[in-house]
Amino acid sequence: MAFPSVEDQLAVIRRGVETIVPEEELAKKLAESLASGQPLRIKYGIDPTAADVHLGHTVPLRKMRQFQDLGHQAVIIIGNYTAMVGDPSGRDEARTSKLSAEEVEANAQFYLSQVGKVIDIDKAEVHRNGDWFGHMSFADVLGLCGKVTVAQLLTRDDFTKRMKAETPIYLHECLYPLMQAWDSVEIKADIELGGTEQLYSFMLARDLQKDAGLPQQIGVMSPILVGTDGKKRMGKSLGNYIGISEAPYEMMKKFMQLSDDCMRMYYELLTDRPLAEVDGILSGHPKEAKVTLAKSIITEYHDASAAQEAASRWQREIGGGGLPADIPIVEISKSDLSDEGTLRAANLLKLAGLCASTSDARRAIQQGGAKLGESKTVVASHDQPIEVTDGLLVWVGKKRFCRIKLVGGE
RNA sequence: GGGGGAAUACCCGAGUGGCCAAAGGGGCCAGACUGUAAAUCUGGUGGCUCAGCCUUCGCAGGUUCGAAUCCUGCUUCCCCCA
Repeated sequence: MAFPSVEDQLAVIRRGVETIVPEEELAKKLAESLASGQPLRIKYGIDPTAADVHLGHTVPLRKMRQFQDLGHQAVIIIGNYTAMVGDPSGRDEARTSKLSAEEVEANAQFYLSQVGKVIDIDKAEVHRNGDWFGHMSFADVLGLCGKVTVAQLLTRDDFTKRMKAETPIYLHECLYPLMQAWDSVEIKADIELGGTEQLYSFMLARDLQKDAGLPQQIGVMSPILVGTDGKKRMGKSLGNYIGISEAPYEMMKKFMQLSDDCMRMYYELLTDRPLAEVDGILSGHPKEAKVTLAKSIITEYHDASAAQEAASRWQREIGGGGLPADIPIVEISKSDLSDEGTLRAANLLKLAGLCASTSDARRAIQQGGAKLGESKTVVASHDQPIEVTDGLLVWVGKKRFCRIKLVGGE
């Protein structure tokens, strides 16, 4: 197939990319590929340690998609062997949980199905690094270990920090970057995609490739996507992520909580909108800009009508102060009520499951967070008797609410 | 193998005999403010029949009128030397 010109390709590749190392070699590689008609091999490795793919993962995946659209070959590495080690990048401590081979494979399958929402999986090569690591002898491993010095390994920031903090570093963790780098040798990567924290492994891959007499890969590194808290990197463990398999409305709610400052980054990294257009959107009302952002990303993982529906629902229920559409029904037995059909306010909140304990409920009430009915009448006192009727609406704060259903006889 | 140190609430972490349901920070929850965003400010953050009572500071015992704090044993973890 015909490739676009090197300049056009570079323009696409550079968007939303923080660092390309070595930058000057990229144009050269692209030119060679253009001349020979040989697509470049683009590597992206994922560890199937957890099942959910979130927007943070899609940043390099989208870049992968762009490479595919430019006519290059996507190569996905499923790190079923590296998963057993755990990536020490950006971690303060070793991963303790060990996954079984079955869990890893199940995760891998689910991963691939989600990855397929971003890249054209039918045109991608998929490898499991167990295919080669599983057949290595101890001598092979020793040979690999002989390529790197301990001092080099320890220059990694993650390890340095842990040394200082006097937290343990296990030997097998040191092998992680080595394994990742060896993957590049095995699949003859021309370009590797990942976050900026991958620099060390990417460079190590170049060393190993050179050693093996192969052309050296180029690292194309994306910035770290911040999570919905607007501060820390998006990650499952931090609970600040938006998963690409989440329901449209759930995504919508999370997007709308995003700090305004993050919008430009999200637009740049997670959408294909031209940056000039993005500037235009951002100069308008921030709320509108956020709705547009949310809709455009939700459309990608669901569809336009689902996105529109999520947006209008958000406006109706949250933006407009209307009643939520899916109020959970909580059953309360009539036998829990007093003879007058009442319940002390604190007990009602606890029985309805809105508060963890009556103490918790007391606090909520004391702070004016407990409300009743569609008019949201504030509950004044924790021992105030509440007449519990069928269909009574109970709120704690803005996010916890339910409708009571009375069940049972006397 | 030898020596040293640590274990406190969701997390980090102060607390060395009573004033400790336990400082401070983070997180989380609620209120105010807003665009029911973020930021900020205020309050809260073991349980209960709540001016009181009960249970909690790795686990099990012990000393004491009284223990997170002292003693004994156990478990787990870290560091250093070899």
